[in-house]
This record gives sequence, C-alpha cells and structure tokens, in this order.
Amino acid sequence: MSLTAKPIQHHYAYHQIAEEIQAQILRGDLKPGDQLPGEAELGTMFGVTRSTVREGLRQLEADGLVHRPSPRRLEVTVPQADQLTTRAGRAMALMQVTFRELWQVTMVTEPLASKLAALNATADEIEQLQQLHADLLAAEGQMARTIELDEQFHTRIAEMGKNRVLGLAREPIALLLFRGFAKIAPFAPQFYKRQIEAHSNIIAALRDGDGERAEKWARMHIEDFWRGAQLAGLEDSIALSPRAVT
Amino acid sequence: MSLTAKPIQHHYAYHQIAEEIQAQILRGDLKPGDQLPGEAELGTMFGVTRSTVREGLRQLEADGLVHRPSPRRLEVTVPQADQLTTRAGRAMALMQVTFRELWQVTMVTEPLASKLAALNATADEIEQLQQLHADLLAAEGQMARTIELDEQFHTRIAEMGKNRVLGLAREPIALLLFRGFAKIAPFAPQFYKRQIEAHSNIIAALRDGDGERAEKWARMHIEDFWRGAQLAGLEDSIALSPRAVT
DNA sequence: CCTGCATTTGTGTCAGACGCTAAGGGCCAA
DNA sequence: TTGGCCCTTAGCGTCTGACACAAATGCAGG
Repeated sequence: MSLTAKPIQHHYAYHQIAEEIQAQILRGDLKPGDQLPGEAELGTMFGVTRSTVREGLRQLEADGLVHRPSPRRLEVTVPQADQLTTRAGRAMALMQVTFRELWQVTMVTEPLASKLAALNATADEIEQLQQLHADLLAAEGQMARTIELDEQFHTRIAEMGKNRVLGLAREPIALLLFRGFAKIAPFAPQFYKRQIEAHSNIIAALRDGDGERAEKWARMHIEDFWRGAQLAGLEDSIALSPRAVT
Repeated sequence: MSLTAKPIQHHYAYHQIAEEIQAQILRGDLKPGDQLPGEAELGTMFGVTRSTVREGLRQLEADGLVHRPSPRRLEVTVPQADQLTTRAGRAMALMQVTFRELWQVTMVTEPLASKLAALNATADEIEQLQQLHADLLAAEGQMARTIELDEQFHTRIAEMGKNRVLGLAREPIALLLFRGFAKIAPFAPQFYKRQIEAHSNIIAALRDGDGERAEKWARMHIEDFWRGAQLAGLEDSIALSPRAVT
C-alpha cells in the first residue's frame, strides 16, 4: 500500500563534490581547522572545472562545514551554533509558529537549563551572571535593552548547565519567544518587576546549588510570561513576522 | 571591556544575490511555490554573470529556501524539517555530544510530547499509533527494526501533540539517542519488554486523553533507557560516530 | 480532441581570461 | 639575530562565451 518512492537524486557534479568533501569531514578524514586545496587544484582532483567546484563549495559553505577566514584560505569548520540558530529560527518563522507552541517547549527547556546550571555552574560563572543581572536592573523600563539582556541571561544559564544539546535546541526557541516580550510589555508593566524577582531567585538557587529551586523559579518565570501573553491576547498569534529573523 | 568587533562581511556578488532573494522570501514578497526567473534573466536583473547567480542559488538551495522540482523549475519553498534535522544531527555528531546530554534533554521533550499528544490526538491518529505498536511487537528481538519503529513511534507522538516547535527541536536529539539503543540492547535484553510495556501504557493514556499519565509513562520509558545506558557504561561516551549521521 | 514529433529554451558543465588582494618571501634596519 | 617593510605572485571573485542534453512548448497529423 505504501510505496516508498525515493527519486534517485541526479548526480550533478557540483553536488557530488560537496557530498564527497562532506563525507570526508564527517568521517574524520578532514578535521576542523584543516585547510583545503585551492579551487583549481580541487578541480583537477575531481576532474571538473573550477566553476563546478565553486558551486559545490558554496553549498558546503552554506552548510557551515567549511568557511573562509580570509578569501585566500578555505578551511574545515565545525558548524557554529548561531548558524543553526538562525536557520531554525527562520524555519519557525516561515512555518508561522504560534506563541503557544514556543511557550510550551520553553516551559520545559528553561527549567531544565536552570536545574543543570545549579548543579554545574562554577562560582565564576555565577558571578558573571550576577553582573548581567545588575545590567538588567539598570535597564528597567527600556524594553529593547531588557529583551536583549533577558535573552543573554537565559542563554548564559543554559551554557552553565554544560549541556550542548540543550543549548542548541533551546536557543532559537527562546530567541523567538522572548522577543515576543516586546508585544507583551505594554500590557503588563509589572512584569519587569516580576522578571527581576525571578532572576534574583534563580541566581540565589544557583549559588546554593539547589537544582529543584532553580527549576521551580525558572518555571514560574516562564509561566509569568504566559500570563503576559494571555493579557496581550497573543496565545495563538504568530510569534514573529519572518522579516525580523534576519 | 567587551569590544563587539563585527567583521564587515565582504559584499561578494554571489552572497548579495543570495541575501537579496532570501530577504524577499522572508519579507513575503516571494511566497512558497512561486517560480523564479531563469538564471540568465536573474543575471541581467542583478547585473552579474550567470556563474555568479548560480553560486548564489547553490547557497539558497543549501539553505532550503528554494529547490528544483525539475531541473527546469526553480521555486521558493519553506525549509523542510528533515533538512534541519540532518543539519542539527550533524552538528551534534561533530560536537561529539554525550549520551548524558542527549538523555537529559530527551527526559523533558518526550514526556512533553506525550502529554500534548494526549490532549490533542484524534482517534484516527491513535489508531495509526496502535498499528505502529503492533509492528513493534512483531519485531521483538530484531534490533535494527526495533530502533526504527521506536523512532517512528516517538516521532508520531510528537506530531500528534500538534506542536511544530517541539517537533523540530526533539527530532534530531531523539534520533541520536534512540540510535544508541543498538549499543544498549546487548546489555539489557529485558528492555525490549519494558519498552513494549511503556508504549502500551502511553497509548492507553492517549486513548483516555490523560495527559499526566501519558507524561508519566513517557518519563519512565526514557528513564529506563538511561538505566540501560548505565548498564552498558555509556553515560559519558560519545553518542555517535559522525559517519553514521549521513 | 488527443497523440507524437520537432523546436526551443534553460540548465549543467566546460574553457579561458583578467583584476585585485592577501599570503609568503626576501630585504633592510635595529 | 630578529623584527618590520616592500614586493612578488598565487589564488579568488567575476566575466565572456560556448556546447550538450533534457524539459517544456508548439505544431502537425491522426
């Protein structure tokens, strides 16, 4: 009944080249930092023209598997998180995801991040977070700045949890959701205060290495956000006009 | 103290072209399904050669913003989830993430998926899930098949939750983690049974629309997985040799 | 009206060329 | 000897022009 028709990809030369180099990177034959031969040389190696090689390279470049520190050097690189973040963010924007969807996921990612941070953060990291919090205090009332610092605060906590998977997964989501604060703030000025209170309590919990408490306050913090969204009537509205992702 | 140096991107022509078209897509001027002009025409429009246009297009193609249904047609498309999944999976593999990292995140995503599924699934969807479960029963002892069906089972549940953000975020993670079952199974043959039990209970909870129970069983299911990983001594081992991601 | 063929159009790839800049090497001075 | 400067040059970004092949189109014939 279900015929899995998988149209064989055309074997375009440029595609094959990208594929081959990618394979060598994933296989470990090429390691991050390694420098690749020049385009001309690659051309002769693969038996194609430089133009063809270049098209393949553009694809690898877009994939984030290689990059050019300078136009002269072409080296292997490990995909950067922010690149994936942008891509995922763009996808979500184009999918027109709602605040509800973003919030539901954030309700589990941020508490987890806080819990992990409480268990793994160094005193030094907590100090830096405290500094960030001080900046937030100083920015009370300035919406754009507040949003930016809030993003940073949460990202920092996620980093402190020492879980790269969580970092990768939550970043684009948090970015989109927190940015929605811009639409919420006008309806709920008191949230500035509640945000500060929550952040303070999270920091305190981190200091005590109290995972549960950190988790709890993070959850309350995100719940607050939802109440704000409800006040603003944004629950099922689209989180972001795609243009803003750029 | 912190100097935010942002290296001005060189304004390579091919890059500008990709950027410009991308902007028009994100802005909504170009909608998914729209067909773009031929390469030659684009060339004259932007005042560059066809080669240059082509390099830009390769980048957009890799970004998943355009694709060719047939070599003759070039149309705008919304990024496909599986494409993002591959990319994220590749990144995690290259980062050499550990089972612990994957598991920690899965411990919150899968229960959430189950809960949402319980609240949003249609009877029809549950029926399909039941079918999948039957296949799993039939595959007892066959590891590769079991892993495949398990992946499908969880992905299906996530879809039933009607949260695209969660779907996007969890897919690459679940893929890597569940694939690790291959290394665990030999140490813990009893997990086949426990898996089936958990899946049965999740389905039952979905039938009753009981979010809490679905969540609880999902959590127990993933916890089981961790016990298996511990038996196999895999907690902090790298989840996957990058090659397997291809 | 539909079918089959011829035509046309656009892609994938090739070959060759040119300006410009960054990388690398040699030279001079400290 | 070592450090800094200049110069050469290799390599990138872009362009021009071309050709084969396949898909889309138009046309003729049944």
